[in-house]
Amino acid sequence: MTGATDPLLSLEQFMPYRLNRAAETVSRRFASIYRRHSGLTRPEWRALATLGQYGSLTATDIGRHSAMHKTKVSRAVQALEDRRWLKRQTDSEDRRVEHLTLTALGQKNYRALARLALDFEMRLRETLGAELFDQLNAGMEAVEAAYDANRAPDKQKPATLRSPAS
Amino acid sequence: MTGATDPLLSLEQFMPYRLNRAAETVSRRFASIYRRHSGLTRPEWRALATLGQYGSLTATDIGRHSAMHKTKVSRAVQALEDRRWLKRQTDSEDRRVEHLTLTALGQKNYRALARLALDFEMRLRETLGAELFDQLNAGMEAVEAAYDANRAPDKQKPATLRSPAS
DNA sequence: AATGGATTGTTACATTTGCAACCAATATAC
DNA sequence: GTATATTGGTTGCAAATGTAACAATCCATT
Repeated sequence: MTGATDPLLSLEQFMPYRLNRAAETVSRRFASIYRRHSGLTRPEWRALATLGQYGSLTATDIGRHSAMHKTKVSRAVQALEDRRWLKRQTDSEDRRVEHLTLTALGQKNYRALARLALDFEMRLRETLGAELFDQLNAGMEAVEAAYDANRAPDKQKPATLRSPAS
Repeated sequence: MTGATDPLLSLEQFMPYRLNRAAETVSRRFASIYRRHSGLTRPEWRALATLGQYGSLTATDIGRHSAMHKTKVSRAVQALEDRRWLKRQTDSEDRRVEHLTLTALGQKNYRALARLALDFEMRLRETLGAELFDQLNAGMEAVEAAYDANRAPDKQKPATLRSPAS
């Protein structure tokens, strides 16, 4: 009994698999840095970083921008609010939407964490070497571009995109 | 109140973030293919693919190889066994270890799914263009090489590597 | 203004996941 | 040989996540 047929597929070479592994590794490692420093979870860090970058956004904006589901965003925002790192401000014209902004405290922490992030990235770039780092970036740019075609710029109409069953 | 300080960090350019987004997108898309076709979950697919490639492995092997937590592996293996896609065979020398192999049925399904995978990859390569695709691959290769210390999340001896306090 | 349809954000529930405790078997120390 | 540590694998429980339902608000058509 050989047990093994021809290994039709080499998992190590398979793009989705590699992407996942690389992403997990890098992301986990970075997460452990800011978690130690601030205790933030990943969704919370993302929300913070998005807000820090854009100044004022609604929860939906954050979700769309960072590709997080709205419940995740909702909870992350809640957590950041509990820390007094952000404040909500109901829109005066449309009382459904809340504009989110970092408080002074939030900004202070954002700056510290952003520094950690840049630091991390710099070290990563050094480790990989500029050339490979840039190739990686170019590749991912392409992936995003390729699949972004199907993500409508402002609205997602799943109708045609999603699998019909389930 | 302006609300926005200088956006110290551009999330879209930030490597961990991009990696995650790219991986999620690609992986989700591929998952929807084999899920529709077979109903496998992601851990199950990974276990199957690993076994299909290597013929006979223990649960620990699968875990180490695919960077999955051992409970995840355990459950995935259980599920595949329930489908009669794999069988366990207790080692005669060490009765703790179980050697896992695909049944004929499992192999048949593996082949079908491997074809889907190769198909997917081929289309991806076409979409990105060979050059970018290869650059992406080279980049990820480098990431893996750089962080290889992080291989088996289960086996890690944290002492020197991990953060000292929680 | 009134009904129906979107849209924003939250909450309830089910599923998935990871950590820790656990059993069984082996290896090591005494 | 007996005690202790280690290892392969499973299970219980708690935390994280996604789906679906929801309340509140706005918009469109009538």
